[in-house]
Amino acid sequence: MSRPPRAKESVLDAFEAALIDGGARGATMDAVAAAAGVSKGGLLYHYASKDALESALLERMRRLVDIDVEDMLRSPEGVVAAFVRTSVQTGSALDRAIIAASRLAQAGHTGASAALREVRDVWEAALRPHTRDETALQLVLLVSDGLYFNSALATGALPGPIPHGAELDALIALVERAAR
Amino acid sequence: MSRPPRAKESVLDAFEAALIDGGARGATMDAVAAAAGVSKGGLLYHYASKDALESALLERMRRLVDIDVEDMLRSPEGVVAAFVRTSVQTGSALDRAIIAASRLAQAGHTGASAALREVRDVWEAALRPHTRDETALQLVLLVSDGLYFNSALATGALPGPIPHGAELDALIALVERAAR
DNA sequence: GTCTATATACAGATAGAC
DNA sequence: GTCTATCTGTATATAGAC
Repeated sequence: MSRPPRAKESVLDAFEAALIDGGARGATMDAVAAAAGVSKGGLLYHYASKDALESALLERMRRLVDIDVEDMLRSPEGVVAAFVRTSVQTGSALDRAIIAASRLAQAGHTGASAALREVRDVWEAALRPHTRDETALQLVLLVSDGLYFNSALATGALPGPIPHGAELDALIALVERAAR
Repeated sequence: MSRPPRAKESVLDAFEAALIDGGARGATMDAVAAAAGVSKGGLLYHYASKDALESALLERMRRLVDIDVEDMLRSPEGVVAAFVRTSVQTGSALDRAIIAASRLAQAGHTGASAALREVRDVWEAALRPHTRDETALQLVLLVSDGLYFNSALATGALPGPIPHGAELDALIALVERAAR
């Protein structure tokens, strides 16, 4: 398991991508197989069921969030600023996993809801020492949730109202002022 | 259209409820018909297709948001405080419509994404005169988005980390201090 | 206006060839 | 390890009786 087959990883990538830009409805086994360049039978060799595919995605997300938190804690910009900033970088592997998991959660997948809640708890624990009090902590988390919500709702064409560049810097400064 | 048939409204209510507590996957025509106490044929008399049912839900949401904004502007607590507070009252008709629409949006329904974006634009315009600058405006909107995100992810059993009572009051106070 | 019965399509999953 | 072919269940939608 230390180095999974390339094909298996690319199937998971295709599933994630299908969720992100087509929603749970479009992430069918057929679509995933086609995007990954394998047949439906080939896909089912690597992942015996759709549930197995979903579990693999959630496990990937859990693994990535630990790395993310380590990076966050070492950021020269400060933990809160790094946290808000990464909440808007929707291109990272973690962000993609989170958005895909959100799609599953809202399609009714309770395991995805629970996994997302766990991710939030990990962040909450990491941020707590760097915020003034619980209210400030919740403010920071909610801003991040809001950024993810807008990323999650932006299906394909529609660009969400997500701040960038100077706007993002101003937002981070405001959140930091309020939170510590 | 000024007073739609009771059965038609209850079908729409059932669809909304099915989306909220089962996700888009569980909101099938069969499930909605059963919950509304009509047969599938009866449902299809009122709404000729699933798409018609979805459109009706989005139209209901658009209608309710206008009423919500009027109430918000008249609130003695202040517009910002009223806005954040109503973002957490997930029992209201508007909140239920928004959460149901979020489920559709993340299932891949682009019309729902667009409608939710419109709702956010309406709020943004209403709040702009009551915030210090654009950054503060975005902060308020993102906190609200975050609250909705957590409500939207809380499927059935799992209670989301949504502040209540004194916690909510403290959060509102903090947001107001930061925003104006 | 509401029902039953049915048509059509497609999802997830299995079997077995190569 | 990957393919084709096929089975089974279920979702949307239609037809037509009452």
